[in-house]
Amino acid sequence: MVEAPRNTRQRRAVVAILEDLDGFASAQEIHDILKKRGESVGLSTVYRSLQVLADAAEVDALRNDDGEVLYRQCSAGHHHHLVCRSCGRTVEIEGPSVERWADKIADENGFRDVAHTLEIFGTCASCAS
Amino acid sequence: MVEAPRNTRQRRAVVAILEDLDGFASAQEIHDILKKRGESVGLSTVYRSLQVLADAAEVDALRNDDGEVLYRQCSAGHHHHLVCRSCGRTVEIEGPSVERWADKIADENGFRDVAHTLEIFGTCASCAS
DNA sequence: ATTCTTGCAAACTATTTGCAGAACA
DNA sequence: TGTTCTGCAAATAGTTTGCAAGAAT
Repeated sequence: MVEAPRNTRQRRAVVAILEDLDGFASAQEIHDILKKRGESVGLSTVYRSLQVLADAAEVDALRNDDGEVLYRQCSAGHHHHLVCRSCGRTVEIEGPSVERWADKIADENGFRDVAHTLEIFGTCASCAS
Repeated sequence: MVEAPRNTRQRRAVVAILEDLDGFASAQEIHDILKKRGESVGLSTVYRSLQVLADAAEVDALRNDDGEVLYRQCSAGHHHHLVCRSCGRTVEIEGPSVERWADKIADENGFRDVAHTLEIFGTCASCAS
């Protein structure tokens, strides 16, 4: 059987940040926030914690245009995000029709084991004003 | 008025590769192919050429999960891709319904200047067998 | 006591940039 | 001829990893 990860101060601190945050944040941002709060955690430990969480599907990971990986605590199950490109605030969205459409397109072209990525970006109301 | 880029052997070589290729390729892959063909071009030149082409919207760029940027010569206009995760072969797809759906979702949440990314991945028929 | 985790520094990967010399217009 | 382009090497940015010391079970 698989061992559960140990319950360390560092791991708890990273999870706490993710719970506080509204939107996506990079590993480096999380590391900075921890430093500011005085709950310093090594950068590599932040990376490792996020990897573990992502593997366990407890956080979602996506890559921005700069090649940074952004993490966010998310509800379970397959869904997509509407992300504010200015403040990073995110809204979880579902789109059954999109899922069906993607599967159909893939099937029509003879593709198997289909997966897809979909993110919507925009400027949210409070950032636009 | 904007100057056109100069017509150099290197630039032509990169474009030629993109025309030959079926699917997406990374800058490094393109660099390797050029080396194998004996038409060696410096890696930085490959990167610079691809940047210019991408800025001119003559190629599409997308990032894979490993953080590499992949390039492909594409038809103009907004569209998406169905990509084989094994051989890289791609099919351009359109989805008016998806575009509309994305815009609607964003609007409902008060987001402006909406853009979206959508890629479908799978294993194509010939790679599955 | 044993095993997992941390933190630092060094390693890696993909990409970008400074600069001197070469190539185009 | 005057600029732009190229290629090399060095610099960056984000992320990963080796290893000795520290913490959790």
